[in-house]
This record gives sequence, structure tokens and C-alpha cells, in this order.
Amino acid sequence: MATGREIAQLCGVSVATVSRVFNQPETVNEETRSRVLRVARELDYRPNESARALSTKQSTMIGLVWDTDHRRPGWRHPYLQDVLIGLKSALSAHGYHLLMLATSGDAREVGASLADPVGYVNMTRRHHLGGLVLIDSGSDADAFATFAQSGVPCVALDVPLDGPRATYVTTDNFGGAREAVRHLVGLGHKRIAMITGPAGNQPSEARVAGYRQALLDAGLVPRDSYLVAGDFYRGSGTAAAQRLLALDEPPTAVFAASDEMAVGAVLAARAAGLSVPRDLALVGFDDIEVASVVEPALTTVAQDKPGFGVAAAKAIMAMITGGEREEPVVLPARLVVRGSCGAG
Amino acid sequence: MATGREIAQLCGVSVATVSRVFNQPETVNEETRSRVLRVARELDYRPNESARALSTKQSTMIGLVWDTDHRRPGWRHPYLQDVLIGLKSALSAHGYHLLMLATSGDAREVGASLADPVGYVNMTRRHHLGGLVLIDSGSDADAFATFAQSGVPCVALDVPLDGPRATYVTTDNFGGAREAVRHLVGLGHKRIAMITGPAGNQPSEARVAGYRQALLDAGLVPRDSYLVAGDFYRGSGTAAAQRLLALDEPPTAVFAASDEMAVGAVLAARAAGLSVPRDLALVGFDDIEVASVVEPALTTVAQDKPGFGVAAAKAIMAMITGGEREEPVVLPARLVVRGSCGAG
DNA sequence: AGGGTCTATGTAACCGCTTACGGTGGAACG
DNA sequence: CGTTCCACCGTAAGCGGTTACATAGACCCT
Repeated sequence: MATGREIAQLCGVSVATVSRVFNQPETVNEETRSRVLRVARELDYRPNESARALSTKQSTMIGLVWDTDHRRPGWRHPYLQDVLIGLKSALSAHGYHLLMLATSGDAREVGASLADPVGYVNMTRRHHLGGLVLIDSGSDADAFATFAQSGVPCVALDVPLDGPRATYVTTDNFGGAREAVRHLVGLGHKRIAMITGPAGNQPSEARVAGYRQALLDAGLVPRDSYLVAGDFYRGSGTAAAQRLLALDEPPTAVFAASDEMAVGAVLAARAAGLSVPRDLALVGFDDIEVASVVEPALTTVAQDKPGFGVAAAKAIMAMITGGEREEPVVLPARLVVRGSCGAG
Repeated sequence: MATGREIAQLCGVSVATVSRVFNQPETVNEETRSRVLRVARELDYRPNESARALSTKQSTMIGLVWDTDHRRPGWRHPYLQDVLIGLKSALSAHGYHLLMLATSGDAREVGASLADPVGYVNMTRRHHLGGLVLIDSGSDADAFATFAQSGVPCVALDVPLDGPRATYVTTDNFGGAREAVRHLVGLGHKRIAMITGPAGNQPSEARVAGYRQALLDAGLVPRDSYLVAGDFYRGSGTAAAQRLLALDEPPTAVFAASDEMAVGAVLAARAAGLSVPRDLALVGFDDIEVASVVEPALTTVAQDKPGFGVAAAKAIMAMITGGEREEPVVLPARLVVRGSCGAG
């Protein structure tokens, strides 16, 4: 790799001038500038990022905090790849890379433990990262508070985060849920139940609120027995559906807070000898890939998955350059009607 | 962040000694070492990675080459997340991070274009990356040759790669396919067709070979008309199945080189009014998530997805420290019998 | 006692780039 | 013609580590 010094020598200028050509082009004479650029091109010069980061105290990297191995070991993020696609392409546009931070493991590490927010913040400093994107990294409130207060720009996905340079991006969960339930109401359903996410989960709570609102709008009274908590995973959807179907007055329609749980509900209905959507209408949330493959295909509320990544990238970049907190981003939700709700 | 210099001053030693404490502990006196360590702990010292990389000419980062936006825009890797999980955890164990390299975008860049291997290699040098993991980055032979010959340690997933410090990891595609077809044979099928991947694709070719071998082993003659090419995606599976079902003597069983195509075949069978597995037995390959959700659930050849990441990490680390080429890794394949093949 | 060896540490150069500061020459000005 | 100003560029001091080399004792040996 050619260095700035070599270029400087070949051009008969100082290294400072070479550096200026790339960082403050307007301050260097037109002619010498083009001379430097030409030589740089010939030598295929690329500034050394380590040196630049050391000197500048900032790299062109954003850290990704993504813990996989705590809580549910088998758990997979339903649309991580889409988020990454959006994130990567949006960051690329700014010349930034995405660094998937290692969790612990470094023997040299003085005291970082698994999923330790302090450890991540330290990594951020050590590598001069521009900021952090937090994706599904546990629902530990303390952890998030640590991130938010650390001063490093960070944006969380789907988890409210508030700090001097911390924000988050989420979907219009309320609106999406309301529309889903409205649709069910429009199909004539009166007994509509919901399988929620875990208590305290912000997106889930918003979806529940949307569900209630839609019921109230339609003059229906929400019943407590029609609200069963799940944990977003498939198994809990099956269990919840079983409980609902065992009620004296079982629902004719169920809105699940996630597609995974909706699939679980389909399985439960099938096992109970019920036909979806004839005996039980179902609507999910997320629009994950399996939603279109299940039989019947799932009616669901689609999230703008790459949009998460893009919005996160935008927010991070804005905070890096602007320095101030960005407003939270709320992405639109869109009802996708397929077979499971009983409408064409 | 505390620097080495501060520690040195507090301990009354030179920065060199502090550095040695962390890099060549045995060369420094027991007592001063513990003193330095204690102060380091108190100040929560972490060596600055940029500085270290600059000086050492190597960082603790591995680059990930993952092009999303060329060829099929909507395409998703069927199990990227699992690979990443394995990769990340294995790299973490060595204290390495995973850098998702930005594709183009950097205005400063002298001449890097999208999906340009040279660009990636340059990034590797600029960031002093330890090596590169190539995942599904096009089947462009030239591109791979460039990577392989660049001298940077790199390991590809599922694409043969050979160079001084380049290798790859793949599944036992031959064995897996042979076992799948054997199973079909064992169920009494005589007319077994296969939906292959694109021509030239190494895993696909190996699966075809396994398919042929299983037929020959059973004394069956492979027919050309029973070999239909797809492209791994769902749509091609549907199309291929339609062609197969339209034959004068349609197959009673089909082995698809990917689960996506198998799902497509299920759809085609369903559309043709055929029952799977009664009228048509199906076996896929990959064991992706939807495989267990389709009706009937897909019998398939499972790949060790996190194993890809783990093996890749191991190979990279070995090449970094060892300097020599590692042997390609072949992961075992495992037949998962579910409903679509007609066996319990 | 003098020389050799070994251990522990300091000194200083270096990695490659950025940038504050200062100097130079020519144009503009009074 | 002497100032002033500005555009342009070089000098050099970092950034925070690593490491080759030098140094200083301590210890051992003849």
C-alpha cells in the first residue's frame, strides 16, 4: 500500500499537503491538487484507516450490538437480515462500515462480561466508533439506560431509548394493530381475541392499545378473558390459542402480536379440528417470510424491515454530525390481507 | 479513556513497560507487573485499538463480504442469521470482531465500485483486517480468483476457493443428497426426479452427483428428463415441478436441491390437485425455517448452519496465525424426515 | 578484580495521518 | 515604496500504542 509520504515525495510536496488534498481540497492550489490526485490514483493510494482514526479520534464504523446467546438460545430475530440490508446500504452511502462487536471472549479484556453494556461502550471508545445500533439486545432496562447515558450516539430498534444522543426507531404498532382489528370487525367478527407479547414490551403494549381502540371504535367491549399473553414465539401462540378455544364463549377471530404466534395459533386450531379461517379467523403481525407459506397464508401487519435499518442509519449519522438527539422514528405499518382472516 | 502514558506515570514506569505488561508479561518483573495491572484496572484502562492496529499492522477484525444488492434484489440468504451466530461467537472467542464492509459509497474512494473484489481487498489493507469471510458473494469466478490470489486470508462459504491463504467450508452435499434419495428409494419409489440448482454451482453439482449415485446404487437408471434445472428460488421450483408433472411418465418423487424450490414444488403439486406426499413425495435441502411450517412439513437434508460460521472462523484464525492454507472443511449433512416424503 | 550473562527497564523511533502554527511571496493598498 | 493581507504550503507536534536497541544492575565465573 502506498502511503501519503510516498505521494508527497513523488509530487515534491509535504505530507500535509497530500492530506489537505483529501480533507480540505479548497485550501490547496488547483494545480498541485490535481497533481497529487493523479499520483494518488496511479499508486492506488488509500489512506490508512487506523492512522486516520488514531489522529482524528473517529473511525468510519458503526457498532452493532446484537446479543444472540442470552435468554432464549434457539431464538432467531424474525427479520434480522432485512434490517441488516437496509442498515448496511444506508451506512455504505456515508462510507461507514458496520462492526459486529464481539461479546466478551477477549482474554486481554480487563473486565468485560457477556452482554455487558459497559463493555460495548468501551469497545466503542477503543475503536473510535461513530455510534451504536442496538438490535434486540435484551429488554434489560438498566442495560439500555447505560447505553443511553454513555454519551455515545446510539439508536435502538423497537425499544424506546432516550438520552442526550440516544433515540430509537419503531413501527406504528398502534395504528397497525388498530387497522388489523378494524379489518376483522369489518368482516363481521364480534368476538375478537388477542394474543399479546410479554408484559412491559413496548411494541406489544402499543399493539394491545390499538386492538382495544379498534374494538371501542366499533362499539365492542374488550374482555379480559380475550387477552392472553404470549412471548412472541410460536409455542406461546399455540398455548394461547388453546386457552382461548377452551373458553365458554370462544372468539371467532384472533389477532396475534406476532406472526410466529399466529402460526402457533394456526397449528392449535388445526389440532383442534378447526378450519382457518372458517372457524377461526387469524391475523398476525410482522409479515415474516413464513407468513406467506403457511396454509392458509397469514393476513398480517407488515413492517418496513429494511426501513428499520435505513432509519437507524440516518438517525445515527445525524447524531454524529449534528450532535443532538434525533426524534424517534415511527415507520408506517401496512395491513397485508391474505387467506387467514377469511377475506379475499 | 485512560492511556498507557497515564498508567506509566502513576506507576513510575515507562510506557514501554506498560505495553509489555499486556503483550509480553513474562518479560516484566512480577511486582511491577501486578502494580501496573492494578492501576490499569483502577483506571479501567483499555488499549486504543486504532493505535495498536497502526503500530502492529493488524487489527482484531475480520471482514465480512456480503453483497446483497446485485443480481436478485429481493433475494435473501436462507440462513444468514445462523451463519452469523456461529461466526460471531467463534470469532468472539478469539477476541475478534466482524466488520461488515461497506460496498462502495465512499465519495473519497479513488476507484472502488460495487461488489468489486479489489475494493474489498483494499479495505482489508486499510483497516488491517485479519482476513475475509466471503458469504454468497456472487458466483463470479473472476471475483473469487481475485480474492484468492490477493494474499489476504479468506474463506468462502459454499464456494470452492483455492489460494495460498484461501479455503472454503461446505456441506457434504454429495452424501446428503445420496441419503435423501436413498430414503426415497427405500420407500419404494422408482421414478425419482430432481430439481437442481443452476449449472456450475458447486453444491448443486455435488447434490446431483449424490442423487445419481443413489439411483445407481439402487439399480435405477437416471433419466435426463428427470433432471430439471432451477435456481434455488421458489419460483423455479414451481416451474420445474410443473414440467415434471407434465411428463408422459411423471415422477412419483422429487428431490429438490433447496427447500425453497421444494416449497415451490409443493405449491405446484397443490395447484395441480395432487396430494403431497400421496401423489408426489418431496424432499428438499437446507432445512430452512419454513420447511417445518409448510403443509406437509418438508423432509429435507439439514445443514449445520452455525457450523458454517464456526468452521469459517476457525479456518480464518488458523490462517492468520499459521500463515498456511487450511484444508477445506466439509460439514456433515443430516436427513430430517418429516411429512412430505410419505414416511413417518 | 574484570569480564560475561541475564534480567528488568528506559529511550526513542516508528506506524501513517491530521492539523495548529508559522513562513513566504505576490497582489492590493495607501 | 512600505504595509497589509491572503493564498498556499511546509514544519512539527501530536494521536496511543509497539518494539529494537541501549543501559544498568545483579550475579556468576575464572
